[in-house]
Amino acid sequence: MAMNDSSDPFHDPMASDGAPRALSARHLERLNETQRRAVETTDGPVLVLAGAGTGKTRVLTTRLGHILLSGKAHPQEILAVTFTNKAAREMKERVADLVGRPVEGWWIGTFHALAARVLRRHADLVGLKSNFTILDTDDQNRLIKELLPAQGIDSQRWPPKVVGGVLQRWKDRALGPEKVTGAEGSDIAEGRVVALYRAYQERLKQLNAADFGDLLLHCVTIFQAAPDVLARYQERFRYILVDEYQDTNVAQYLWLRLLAQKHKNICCVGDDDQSIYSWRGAEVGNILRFEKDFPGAVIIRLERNYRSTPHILAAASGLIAHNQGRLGKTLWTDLDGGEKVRVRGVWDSPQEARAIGDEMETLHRRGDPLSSMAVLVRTGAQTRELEECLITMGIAYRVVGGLRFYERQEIRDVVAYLRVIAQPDDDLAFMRIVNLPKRGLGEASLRDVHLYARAQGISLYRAAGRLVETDELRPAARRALGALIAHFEAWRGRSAEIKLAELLDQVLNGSGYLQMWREDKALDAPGRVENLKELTVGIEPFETLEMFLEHVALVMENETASEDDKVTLMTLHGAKGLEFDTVFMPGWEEGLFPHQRALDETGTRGLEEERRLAYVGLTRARQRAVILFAANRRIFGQWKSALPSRFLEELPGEHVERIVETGLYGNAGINAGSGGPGVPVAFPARLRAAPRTGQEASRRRTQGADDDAPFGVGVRVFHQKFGYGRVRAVDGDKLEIAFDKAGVKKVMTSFIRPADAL
DNA sequence: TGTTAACCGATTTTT
DNA sequence: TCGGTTAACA
Repeated sequence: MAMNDSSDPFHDPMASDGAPRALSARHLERLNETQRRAVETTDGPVLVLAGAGTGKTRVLTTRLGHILLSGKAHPQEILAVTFTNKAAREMKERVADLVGRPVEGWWIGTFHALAARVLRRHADLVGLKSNFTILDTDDQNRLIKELLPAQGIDSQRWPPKVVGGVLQRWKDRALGPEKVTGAEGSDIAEGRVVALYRAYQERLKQLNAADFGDLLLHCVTIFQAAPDVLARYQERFRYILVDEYQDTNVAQYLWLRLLAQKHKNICCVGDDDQSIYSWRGAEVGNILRFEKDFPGAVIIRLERNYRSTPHILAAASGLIAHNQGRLGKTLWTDLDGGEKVRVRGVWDSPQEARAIGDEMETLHRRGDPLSSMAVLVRTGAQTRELEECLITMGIAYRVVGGLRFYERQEIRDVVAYLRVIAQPDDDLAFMRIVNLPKRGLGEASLRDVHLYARAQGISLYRAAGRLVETDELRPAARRALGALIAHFEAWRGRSAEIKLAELLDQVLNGSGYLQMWREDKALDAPGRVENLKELTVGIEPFETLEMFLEHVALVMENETASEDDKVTLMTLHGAKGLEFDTVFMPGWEEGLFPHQRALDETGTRGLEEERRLAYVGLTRARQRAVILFAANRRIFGQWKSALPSRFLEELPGEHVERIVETGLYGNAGINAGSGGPGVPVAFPARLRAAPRTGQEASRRRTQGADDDAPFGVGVRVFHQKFGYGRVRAVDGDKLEIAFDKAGVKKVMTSFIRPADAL
């Protein structure tokens, strides 16, 4: 994953490889006719419209293998680009498998990783050194926060996050500060953002740093300003493959188009119906315009679906047909049978969670593994109620998404130490840890360092190094800062000789950082110590500090889920590219899905993107899709009533089974479906929920006699999610616990540990 | 300089 | 309702 070719960019290690051999017939036989055409149409521009579940990845990897093994190009002449590290890894593995040799050093990777690789080689052309630091969003916002006052921008009205977002969007569109027109920035912070953008880019240069957007933007700038450099890359990449083309932003599009200009053998795979990231700069227009951009392009539609039952496909197709301006394609399958898509209306959100839990339990008892089921929600907040329900029911689950490993505070802190070792001029990293753990370096001493650095035009680290030689600082501060600098010098001196894990160990212990967390009595401190230990394991495989830092910067992903049998809870966005036997989709209500903000902010465009999101959700299901909506839901602590989602009406009735709880609001707003016991009742203009009492806990499965209750009343216990608490009552394998923070809950014993066992 | 109290805002997320 | 962030305080 880290960049691992230090060789000359145009040296071709595979050139002396043996004679090309044809891709084995076996691989081609496994493709259907259309797929095979997508693989074998190697020359000229090709757009593969790959519907959900139509074997897109297989086509991509087989195509790459085919180009290679038919002798059309050497590995170093093929560029294969993905969006996520996960997709890149998958492609590398499958290609390696196909061609029977490792693919290290090949140009297969994410846009950002590959762009970084190019940029490191020509960094000087945009005023950077090749060892520049890659900043993430958090660094970016800290930097902007520092710069706001100088531009006279009120950080209350224009929070760094918001301003950072604006800058990022500009970069997505390949607009440097010089290209942003006055009109564009005029409505933000009284038109002062453009000046801030300029200052920000200037500061990045000083820091020898690039943010994510810069990786692409700088490349495009280089390609446009240095035709000779561009020409070499154009010459080199005879074949270009792009995954998830509908998600590309303008900068990525330009990057690709420039590179493809010479040979024009570019194959983009994507699905306009699965474009769900416009809010982060993706331009569906890129895929819609492909034929115009690349005259003579061949368009191949992969429509045969190998994933879902006919009812699911028909429901999804019927829904997405309500969108305008599609390239158009119709999924089909030759499987038969299967269940209709089920739509179920319930009174309130706890009942919705309960209905999901009940069905999971039924399926599980019938033999379906929990890992074959997923709940896909529109917003992250929806998982809370589900989690509470699943915990009381004793159904193991995992929430995908949320804070990632490298985003954790303690990991970022330690990485900051490593960054200062690798690049002493990294002021952001230096500031982060200069007084962490507390070394008595307060505002006053640091201001002195800042002033000195600015006066001398040097970095904070160097300024600190010089200042400790003088007596300008308070003796205590001087001593502390001197000790820190001495540590860094020692670590840096050793960093090339010792193993990375050992270096990390020395940093953790020598800095006092690990000790700080060990002594911390906070509830989560032990977990942080644990994470730091994990980091020492994670760092091991890397050869150099630089390679590790590149990995940290570009591979922000969560570790892959464990093998445990658990149901998956995630957002619809997070589910793209995945599949499950059974998919539950709660919260199909107006305002939540489609989300009100999407409607308010981007109107019809927003609505269509929400509809695509629904389409993505439905097409994740192999066997069974269950959609739910609740008449009442607690939003920000307040009970609110809602109408069923308009998407429900758009699902073709003959493929859907509707079950609406009696006495709800009848079938107002939704078609009377087949077989549902719903009774039409006038829908009250305003439904105030009277939250129901006590019914949820009453129905119990009777368990075999398990009398080894280690948790008596009054025992102090710990729960993974709810924290510490005290047992109030015992009921078989369920405990009623008064949690210190989370209140009184009923929880299965299996989720509980004695408090002192930690 | 560190801790608490009030305050605000609250889709979606990768790199 | 909750959590993150800032302002006020000891």
